[in-house]
Amino acid sequence: MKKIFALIDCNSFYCSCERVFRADLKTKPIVVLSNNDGCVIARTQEAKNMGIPMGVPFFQIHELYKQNKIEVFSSNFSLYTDLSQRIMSILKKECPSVQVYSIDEAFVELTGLHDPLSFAYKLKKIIYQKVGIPVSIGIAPTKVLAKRANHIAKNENHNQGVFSLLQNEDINVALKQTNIIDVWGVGKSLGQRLSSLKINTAYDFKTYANEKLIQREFTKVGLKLKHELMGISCIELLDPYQEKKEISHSRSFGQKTYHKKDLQEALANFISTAAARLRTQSSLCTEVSIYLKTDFLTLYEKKKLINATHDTRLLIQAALQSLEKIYLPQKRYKKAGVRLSGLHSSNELQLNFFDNTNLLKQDRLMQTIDKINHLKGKNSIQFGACGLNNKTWSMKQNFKSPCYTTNWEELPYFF
DNA sequence: TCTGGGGTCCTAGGACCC
DNA sequence: TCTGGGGTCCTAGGACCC
Repeated sequence: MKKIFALIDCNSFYCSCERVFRADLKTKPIVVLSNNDGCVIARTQEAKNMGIPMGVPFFQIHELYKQNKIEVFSSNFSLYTDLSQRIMSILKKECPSVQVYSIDEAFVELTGLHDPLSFAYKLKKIIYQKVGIPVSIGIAPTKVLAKRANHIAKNENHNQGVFSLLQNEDINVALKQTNIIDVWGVGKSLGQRLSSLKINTAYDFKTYANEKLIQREFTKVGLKLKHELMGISCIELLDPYQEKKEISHSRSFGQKTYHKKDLQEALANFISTAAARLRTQSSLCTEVSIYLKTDFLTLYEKKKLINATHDTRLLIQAALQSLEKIYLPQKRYKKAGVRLSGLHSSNELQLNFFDNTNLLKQDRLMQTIDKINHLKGKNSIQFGACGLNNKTWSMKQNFKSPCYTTNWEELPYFF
């Protein structure tokens, strides 16, 4: 049976989240800034129409903000994550198989469904009614084509946010109008190399490109893309519950710093966050990497652990030992990060550790910490190495909206 | 003065072994 | 003047995504 995929994608997701609790902003141009209020990472249609590009540094549009022509928000990920989860649970309830692809996108499989188009309209309506976020839906026989259909749904008003590319003629028309660089999976480098072979549209790639040549020049990645464009599905729905293979956490600092103590604190904080994520997927890790960045150089160190662990204390210890190795005084650091890799399931490895009586104790301590932080809010309890408040390195967030849905102190109330 | 963060997948090439 | 071949495993780094 021919497969049918749908891609559900939230429109200007972060901006739409800000609008849910601010009816006064319904038609106002909004932008949301990256961590540290560095650059624009989301824009409403109104802001796009004003010519504000994606990724532009905030200082370049500061004038518009001062003149009150745009509304500006720092990113508020607790809010976005919570609204995202509400949308995803609707999808899981309504559709047989769902792959959450990112915070604002999910693929669902609708193979065998009699009328996928009306189903999609219904889905869109439910999501808007229950969560207040507008979505666009693209329907097609492969994921790459569904991505394309979604783009058309979003950008051509008369489609009312839903578009299907199931008939061959429709697919060909759409692909002829699609620049090769706009195909999902074709980035800058691949795009340039394809253009140099006179493959300029998605249709060229689908129709004319010689398979042997594609395999040789662009490996199986390229070949898969071509097949997907031809309507042959070869990128399956992934298991949404699959465990992460590595976990990283990093931040640019609000203020650059020379001090080792700041770096120690930052790394301890990053490890705490990453380790908590490690434990939510019941994994242990065997490698801890850290890196530090100045304007001109990146310092990197990876440390292997003798025993796999999820104990924040051991991981902090490893990170701080690595810091001692690579820290250079007199340098001005702007960013640091950690990565936990070599992950294993904790069930898988614990058998090897029967002789380690400390393991149970560690486990209970970590569980208790996670529980307290879950109940009382993030960082309610943390290790001394993480330092106290007023961290000079912590990030700038000058325009943050309240955590309307995840913090009792910040619930919205209406007069 | 000010330009993010968190992932995955794939490949080339080195190390090592027989 | 000549210096094997085949295999596996691991890792760094590129490319891409949102």
